[in-house]
Amino acid sequence: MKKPVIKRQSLTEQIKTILIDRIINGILLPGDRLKELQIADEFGTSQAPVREAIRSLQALGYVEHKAHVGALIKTHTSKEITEAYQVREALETYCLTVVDMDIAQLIADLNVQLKKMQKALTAANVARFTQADNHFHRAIIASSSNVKMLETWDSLQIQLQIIATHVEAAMPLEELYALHPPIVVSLMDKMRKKSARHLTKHYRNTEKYWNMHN
Amino acid sequence: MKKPVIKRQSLTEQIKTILIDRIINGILLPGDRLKELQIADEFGTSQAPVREAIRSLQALGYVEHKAHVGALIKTHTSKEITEAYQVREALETYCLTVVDMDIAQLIADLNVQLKKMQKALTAANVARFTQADNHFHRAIIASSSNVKMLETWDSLQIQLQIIATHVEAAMPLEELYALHPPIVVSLMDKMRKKSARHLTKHYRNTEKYWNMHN
DNA sequence: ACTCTCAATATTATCGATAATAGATAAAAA
DNA sequence: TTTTTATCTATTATCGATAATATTGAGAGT
Repeated sequence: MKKPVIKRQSLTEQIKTILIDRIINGILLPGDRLKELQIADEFGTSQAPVREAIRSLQALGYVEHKAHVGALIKTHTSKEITEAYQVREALETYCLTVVDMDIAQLIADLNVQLKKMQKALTAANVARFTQADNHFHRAIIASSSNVKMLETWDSLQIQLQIIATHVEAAMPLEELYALHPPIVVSLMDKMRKKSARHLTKHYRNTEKYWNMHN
Repeated sequence: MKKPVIKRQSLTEQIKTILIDRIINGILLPGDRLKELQIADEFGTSQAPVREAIRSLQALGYVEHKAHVGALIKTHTSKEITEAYQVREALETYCLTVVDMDIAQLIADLNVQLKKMQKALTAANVARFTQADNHFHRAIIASSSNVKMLETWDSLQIQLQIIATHVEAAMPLEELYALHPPIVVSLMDKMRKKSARHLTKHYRNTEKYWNMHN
């Protein structure tokens, strides 16, 4: 017995997905305005679901909303990016040093991502590299099995993914890659504080490049 | 020349404020259902602004929303509370140890809150104590002048404020208070790592009480 | 008693239309 | 010219009504 699994998505959800996609892929650029009726017209719906989709984009941090004016695609200042990275660092460092977790599993996960990074490196595929890099860092958080922390980390990632590719493109991928293995190696040596120090080093390094190019 | 500053609030905003108030003050309890038309009727508005208000409560983490069913006041499990406290700890520890900040200013701010806690202690005023306690911890984050981090911290606080009073009521206030001064003292001695260790100790202690009563 | 189907009901999701508002433009005053 | 005030316009905010959906309960079959 098969289930159709035609998960009927609400119009709001569908519109939201499309809009996010457009933001991430740069079809909608920072500063662009989202006009409710215009979008509604494009999708052949009424204003209501569009409006709701936009408000949820706001909650996710993609747009800013001003009363009676509407929603503008958020412009991420250099400062905001730096700040978001700092929060990420705070969370990851904490997980590496404080939280009780399955280190063996984490090491395995991290090694998988290291391999993917290497492959992307050989192929000079920035997008794939960025993805593996993100998975690497996310795995550290995930290992804590703290759902709230993972949610928090993800919410930061939303804002970073739009610009991540640019930062990492600015930094030589080899150099960026080289910052990761020491984190894993220290973990394998059961030296979590040392691992955290390498992570911090990683962030200081990335920050340097980010500041250089902004 | 004075500006009137009659900030006209949208219906959505007004309704949102009232609902949040009801949630915090326990008029609306976990598991309660928010019926859009019923609330609209109560406030004499249409469904639209109520719906929007509820969706923003969802974004803030006050309610859970299920398609075609509606919004239920979120039930915070013991695990979720523990998790949120952990994230808070991660952020605060990071600020104390890593971030470049105005330590003198922070010390001053913390001392102000310590005083308030003492007063609340004498008056046996749990609510005031809790407030000062929150301000104490928030000041640590604020000192980083990282807006994003402060936003993140605040978003956690939203969920904790509903239950904070209960946790702290369970723990002898004197004991809870005693965990704070060492954090400040270490800072005054320019020993930030030690200060952070005291903070960690504080959280371990609170956690103990929290687990005991849940 | 137990499961299944199907209507009845309550409620959300969406619609099309109107009211309210901010920003732009034109007119008036200085 | 410059500043202020009034009008227009594009767009959001809100409305009242309808469509779509999940839940509930009654009855039918086992």
